[in-house]
Formats: sequence, structure tokens, C-alpha cells
Amino acid sequence: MATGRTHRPATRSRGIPEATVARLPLYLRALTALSERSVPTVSSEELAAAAGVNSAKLRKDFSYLGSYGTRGVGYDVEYLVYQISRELGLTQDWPVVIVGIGNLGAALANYGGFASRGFRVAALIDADPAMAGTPVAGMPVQHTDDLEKIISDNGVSIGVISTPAGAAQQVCERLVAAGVTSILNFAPTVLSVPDGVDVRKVDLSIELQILAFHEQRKAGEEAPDDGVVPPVAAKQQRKGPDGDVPAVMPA
Amino acid sequence: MATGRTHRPATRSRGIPEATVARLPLYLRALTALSERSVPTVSSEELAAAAGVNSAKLRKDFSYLGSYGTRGVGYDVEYLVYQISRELGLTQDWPVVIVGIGNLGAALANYGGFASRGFRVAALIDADPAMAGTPVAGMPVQHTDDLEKIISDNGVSIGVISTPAGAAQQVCERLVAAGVTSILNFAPTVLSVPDGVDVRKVDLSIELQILAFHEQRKAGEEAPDDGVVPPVAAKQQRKGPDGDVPAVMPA
DNA sequence: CTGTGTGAATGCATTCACAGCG
DNA sequence: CGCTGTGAATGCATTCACACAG
Repeated sequence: MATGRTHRPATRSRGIPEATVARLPLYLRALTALSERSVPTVSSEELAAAAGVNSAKLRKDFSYLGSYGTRGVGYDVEYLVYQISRELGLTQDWPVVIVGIGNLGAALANYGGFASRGFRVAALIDADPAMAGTPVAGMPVQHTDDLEKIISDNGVSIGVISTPAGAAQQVCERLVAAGVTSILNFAPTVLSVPDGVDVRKVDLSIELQILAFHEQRKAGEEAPDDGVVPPVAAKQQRKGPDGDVPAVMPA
Repeated sequence: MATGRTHRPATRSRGIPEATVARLPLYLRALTALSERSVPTVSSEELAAAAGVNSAKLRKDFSYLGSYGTRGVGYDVEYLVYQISRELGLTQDWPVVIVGIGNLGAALANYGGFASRGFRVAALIDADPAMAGTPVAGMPVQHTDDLEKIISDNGVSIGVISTPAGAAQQVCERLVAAGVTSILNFAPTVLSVPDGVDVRKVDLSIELQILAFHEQRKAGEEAPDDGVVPPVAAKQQRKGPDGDVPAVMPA
């Protein structure tokens, strides 16, 4: 997951649980694929398999949106595509700006998955004036100085931050001050934002670290200890050798 | 957040809840920053703020690792860095391969956050033979034909997939067959893998869609309806106009 | 007297299992 | 009769609040 928001209590939104909202895009993707193959209807079982969840969860999720299925039959693909799109707000066009056009920012600018889902890259912004010369993904790279003007001229409410960590908080503040209320953060920093602004973060190295955790366990516990924690010990035992603590973290 | 695994029941790992594991990298990042500023100790309150969580959660999380704090004082920064690194398996070196060297794959290859946390990019792999000519991030791009050999020669157990969606499942199967047991998937597809293989996915457009959902709500509900669902209606009312369903999804 | 560590309480999310619609 | 929609049951995660270690 690279999922995660900062701030804001888990107020469920218009009755739809966060966990469900996070899965709607998955369903939408699976449905879009079915739609392209002209499949007219689909059962919860089939769709769940395509989306990688179990069918009970899917039916529960859909029940929050309304009664869109037909008992004994399944769901109408086109209709569901429309309903979920509408629920997610994808029936409108969302202009976004990408700030920080390094390797990652450029990759994002070129990423087709945005445009195909109602997100339009309205501008690319970078602090390096030298970048203004060469266009990225067919667009000019504009200078950070004009950030506020770009935001308001284009009515942007969603910003993507792919700057180095050090610049992210300041960029974030300028975006918010200029009117952005949703931020997708790729910089490895915790952003602090005022109430009413949503932040989601994607941290590439965090995902790998989580994998490493599980990977380590696979290697270690070939002989199952039955999962039970040793009665005492284990709680007392550790607690600083108090001298040999190595500076293990690489750089 | 782009978090999420496919398959495998939520068996908590060695007594540490998944939700806690997912936060350990955040704590580690905050601690590393403190360590670099030579801060010797930190309270749960301070560290929580730096990591963007609340202090009760942080203390509970740490309690799963052991008793590493000192009451009335706080936590020893260096010691915690070491313990969390060890818990996450970052005290060892993890060779990874990146398959699919497009814009995103290249950005990942250049991403500094991997190397600095014990992940070593052992090889870049792409299906396009033309890519073999020009190195990316100072490394040669190798051809998919050699995938199996590269995996076993380098003892790779973690693979990153940044191919187009269409190629992902097949690449995944070859990685798994060659011995990879953890996969970080950037392709917008559900991967199916055998038991014992972990998959985490990062889907850029999903994150934006979740933001759009909340953004839409902000725009709509300026006059608060008190959050209560209208008594009846709302459940019955929708259900297909059954004719005017537009093909709304943009291409 | 400060701040950790943790039982107990609360609140979500997932899963079960089945009534009942089409 | 098949498959949706949903109450009820279960299982996690978060939060509270406080005993007690240093």
C-alpha cells in the first residue's frame, strides 16, 4: 500500500467507507476491461475474481452505492461502469499539475493512466529554469515562480508533488495557498496541511521495506514454532546491549 | 496509498500486525532524520509528530517489537533505528530486479531511496532488444530472455514489475518460476500468484481517483445535510433509468 | 512527576450465512 | 433456483486512560 492519508479523522464520506472507496477504482478497472470485450453482465463472483477480492466484500461494497444488481443474474457492466465513475467523480475533468519534473515527474507526465481516467495534466512545474527549454511529454516545463498563477488560471484543485523531499513541504504550502485541496505526494516526507486538504502518499521504498519484512520471515522460519510467543523471556531479554549498538542504517 | 496485497490471509507476521509493519518504515525514516541531526533521544509524542501519526498508536506499535523505551525519558534514537532496521530485514542486502524499463522503470532505476535502504538494483530487464544499447542509471539493460539466469545468478528474491499491463502477468509468472517470492507491481493489473508469494501494488491512477472522490464531495456538500441518510428514497430511487445510460468512461 | 507500556473500550472492516427477489 | 443484498458475527486496528517504572 502505498496508501495513506495525513490528518482528517476517518469520517466516512457520504456513508461510503474509506476501504470501499479505495476499492472502487479496482472494480472500475475490471469493469472497463469487461466493457471493452463487450461483456454485458457479470456476477459478483466473476467480477470479484477479476478485481482480486472476494465476492462477499464486493457485494457489500456495492451495497453502499445502491442496489445496482439483478438477483439471479448479476450486474450490468455498462451501468456499473457509469455509476462507479460518477461516484468517484470521474465524469468530470480534473486538471492536475505535476511539480518536480525529475525522472519520476517525467514518468508521471508520460503516464497514460491519468488521461484515460479524466485526469488532465494541465501543467508541469519545476524549480530548475534550465528545464524550460526541453518539453516533457509534449508539454513545456514551467517555472515554480509562476505556480500560483498556473493553479488559478487552470482551476487546478489536485496537485502531484514529485520533488526531492527537501522541497516538498514548501511546494505543498504554495499549492494549498493557491487553492489546491488534494495532494498526491511522492516525496518521502510527511506533509502537514490544514484541515480540509487531503493528502495521499506513495512511497516507493516503503513498499519494498514491507516486502523485505515478509521476505525475511520466509527465510527465517522454515521450522514453524507454532506461532506462539515464548512465555516470558522475549519481553525482558532485549533492551540495549548498551554499547555495541552499530550504526547499521546505510547512509 | 497505494498499499494492498493480493492473496494470503491476513496472518499477522510473528505477532506484529500488518498495520504496524506498514508504519515501521515511516518511523524509521523519521528516526534516521533525527539521527542525522545527532538527536540522542526522542519522546513518543515528538516522534509521532515527525512520522505523522498519533503517539498512542506509535507506542502501541513499538510495544509489539519489545520494550525499547525508557519511562520518563523516551526512546534512544540510534538504538531504535537499529531495532527497526533489523525487524524490517534491512540489515541485510536485498538484490532486486526491475522488469520493464520504460519511463517509470527508468525512474525507479534512478531512485535513490532504494539503495539507501539496503536494496540493490541487481539488474534492469526489458523485452525490447534495442534498449540493450543505452545504459540506464549507469547499468546495462538486459533482455527478458535472460531473466531466469539473472534471477538465479544474483540470488534475487524481490522483483519490481513496471511493464505495461498486458505483459505483467507473464513476467510475474517467470519471476516466480525463477525463484522470486516478493513482487512490487506497478502495472495496472491484478497479478495472480501461488501461495507463499507476496505481491504489493502501487497504482498511480488509483490514488488520484481516491482523491477525486473526496474532492468531488468537498465541492458538492457545502451545506451540510448533517450526514444523516434521507429516511427512505436514496435506496429505491436510483436503479437504472434503463436506456439513457451513457458510455461515460473516457476511452 | 514524566512519559512508556498496556489492558480495556470502541469503532471499522471483513466474513458468514441466508432471506428473498427476479 | 441462482445470485444479490444485508443483518449478524467475528476479527483487526485505533484510541483511551492509567498503573507504574525510572
